[in-house]
Amino acid sequence: MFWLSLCFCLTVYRFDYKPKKVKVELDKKAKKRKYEYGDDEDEEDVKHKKKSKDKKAAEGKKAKKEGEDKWKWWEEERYTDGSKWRFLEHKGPVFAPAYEPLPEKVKFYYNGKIKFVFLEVATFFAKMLDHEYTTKDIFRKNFYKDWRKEMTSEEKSIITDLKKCDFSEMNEYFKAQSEARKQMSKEEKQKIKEENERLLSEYGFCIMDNHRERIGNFRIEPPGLFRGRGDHPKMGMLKRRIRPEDVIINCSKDSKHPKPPPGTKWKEVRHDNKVTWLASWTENIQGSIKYIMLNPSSRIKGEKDWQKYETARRLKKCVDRIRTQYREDWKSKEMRIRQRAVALYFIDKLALRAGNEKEEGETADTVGCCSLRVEHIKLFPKMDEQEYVVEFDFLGKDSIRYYNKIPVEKRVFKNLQLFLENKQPEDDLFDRLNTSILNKHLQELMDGLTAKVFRTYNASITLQQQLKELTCCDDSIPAKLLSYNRANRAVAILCNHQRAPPKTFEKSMQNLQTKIDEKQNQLSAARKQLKAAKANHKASHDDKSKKAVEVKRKAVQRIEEQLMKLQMQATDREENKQIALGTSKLNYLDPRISVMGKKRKKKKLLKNLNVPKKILSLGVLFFFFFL
DNA sequence: CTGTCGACTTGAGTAAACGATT
DNA sequence: AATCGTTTACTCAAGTCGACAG
Repeated sequence: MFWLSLCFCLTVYRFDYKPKKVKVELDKKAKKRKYEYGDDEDEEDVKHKKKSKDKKAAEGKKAKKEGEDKWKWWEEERYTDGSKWRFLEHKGPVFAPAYEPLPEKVKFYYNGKIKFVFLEVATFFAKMLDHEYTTKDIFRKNFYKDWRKEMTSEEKSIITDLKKCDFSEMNEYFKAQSEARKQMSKEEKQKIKEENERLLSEYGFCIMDNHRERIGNFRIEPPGLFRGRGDHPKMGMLKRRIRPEDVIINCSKDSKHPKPPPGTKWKEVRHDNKVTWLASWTENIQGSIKYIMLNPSSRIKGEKDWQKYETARRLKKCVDRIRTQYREDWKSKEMRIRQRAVALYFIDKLALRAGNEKEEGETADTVGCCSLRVEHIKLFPKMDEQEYVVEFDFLGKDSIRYYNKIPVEKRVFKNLQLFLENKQPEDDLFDRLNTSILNKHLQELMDGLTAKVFRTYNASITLQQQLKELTCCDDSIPAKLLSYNRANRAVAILCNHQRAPPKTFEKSMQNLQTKIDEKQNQLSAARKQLKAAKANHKASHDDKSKKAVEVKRKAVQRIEEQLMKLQMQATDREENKQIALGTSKLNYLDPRISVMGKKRKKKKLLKNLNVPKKILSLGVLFFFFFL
C-alpha cells in the first residue's frame, strides 16, 4: 500500500495532476461496476499507469496480490440526503473463541489446600496477576463481586476471601502457553498466519456501494475484566461474552444477509442507511453501544476526515473575527457570556477539549474546559517575571494530567478572579456554561464550528508554522527529519499527547550513546590518518599519495555525517521521551501540510517521515497549503 | 433546559511486524 | 540469524456532539 501510494503520489506530482470532479449517477454506477476489485479502472487510471509504466510494473504484482483498490472516492459526489450508503453487504462479526477449560493438572488453591476446576472468570484474573491492576482495591473488589455471581453455591460457601485465593499455578500455565507460542516453529507460525489471513479475507471486508472495503474491527471484543483508565470506579468488573443474540446486524435489504453461527440467532437485522455501522451490541459495564465500523482507509471514514480538515480551513478564514469577538465578550455585562468567552479563549489558546459533564461515580473523575472546577486552577498575579499567570492542573481524557502555567491577559485574569468568588474547590469554574451552550454559540459564529475544531485547527497551523520556522531548504535529510519531528512534537505538546516513557528507554539511550562515542573515536582516528596522508603527500608529491589524501578525506566526511546522524537521533529520542506523536499525526495534522512541506524531497524522506498509511492513501493527492 | 442515548472520533496501551545492525 | 528498537495495526476505553424526550 505504501509503495503504491508513494509511486502514485510521485506520478501525480510529476504530471501535474489536477483532481477532476467525476459526476456519477450512483445507481447507474451500481450497474456498470462489478463488485470485484480491479474492474473499476477508469481512464485516468490507465493514463497514469502508462506514464509510469516501469514503476508500476514493479509494484503491480504486489498491489494486485494485496487486492488494493485504486478507487478515488474523493473525486466523487457525496450523498446529500443524509444517507451513508445504498448497498451494504458483509458476513457479520467474528466471535471470540470459546473458552477452553484448563487442563486438570493446573490447580487453584484456596487457603493453601483445596483445589478447584474453574470457570473462565477466574482465569481472567489469573492472566492479569502480573499487572498492577490486580493490586488495586477497587479492581479486586469489583472482580470478586462479579466472580461470586458466577460461582456455584458450593464454591460460594468455601471461597469467601480473595486474599486466600492462589492463582499462581494458573498464571504460570498461561505464561508457559504464551512462551510456547513464541517458540513455535516457522511452519506452525505460518499456518496461524494463513488462518488469520483467511479470516481477514472472509470477514474483514464488506461491500459498500460497489466497493470492497476493509472493516476496522470485525472481531467482537472477547470477554475479560474491564480495565478502566485512571481511578475508574468500575475497573475489574466482568465484561461478559457477547453472543449472537446480543448483536444487531445492519446491512442493506437487497444484500446477502450474514448468517449467525449454527444454532443461534441475531438480536435483530436492520437496514438503516443513515448510519455507517455494520453491527452493534450493548456492552454491560457502562451500558454503552459498541460498533463494528469500517477502516480509516474506507470512503466513509476518509470523507469525514477530509471534511474535518476542511472545517478547520474554514475556521482559518474567520478565526480573527472570532478572536476579536470573544475578547470583546470578556467585557460583557452578562456573566454567562464572559464565562463563555474565557472558556473559548482557553480552548483556542491551549487546545483544551470541550469538557462534557459526566455522570459522577460511573467513570474516572476527569475534566475538560467547560467542566473545569475551582480546584483545577490557581491564579498568580505575579510569578517570576510574568504577570497574571494561571496554573492549570487537572486530569483530562484518559486521566492524563494536564499541567501548564501560562500568563494570560489582564482581563481574563480579572474575570477568572470573579468566577472564583464565593466558590468551593469542588464547584464548577464556569457555572453558567456547558458544552452545548458553547457549541451552539460557535455554530452561530461559523457553520459547522464546534469546540474540537479549534484543536484540529491549532494543531495544523502549529505544524505548518513550525515547519516553516525550523526547516531550511538545504538541510541534510537527518536534519530535516529532526525538524519535522520537532514540529510534530510541538503539536503533540500543544495537544498534551503523552505516553509512558518506554520501558527500554534508558537502555536504548545508553546504547545510542556508546555508538556515538565509538563514532567519535573513529572520527578522530580517521582525522589522524588524514593528517598523516597529507603529510605524506607533502613529502612525496606523487599521485598515489594525493589519491590517498582524497580517500582519507572522504572517509572523514563519511564518518562526520554518520556521527551527525546519530546525534540527531539521540536528540530526537530524548526529546520524545514522554511525548506521543502518533495521535496528532493520525488525527489532527492535515496531511496536505506534511506533503506540501516535503514534496521535493522524494522517496527517502517521505519514507522516513512515517506518514500514516491512512494519510498516504488520501491526502497525498492534494498539493496546497493549509493557509 | 436537562438528561439520556446513539453515533462517531480520539487516545493510550499493547502485540506483532518490520527493518536496520551486529 | 539473532538482536534491538521502531512502527504499525489492533484493541477498546473515553471523549465529542447532535437528536430527542419529557
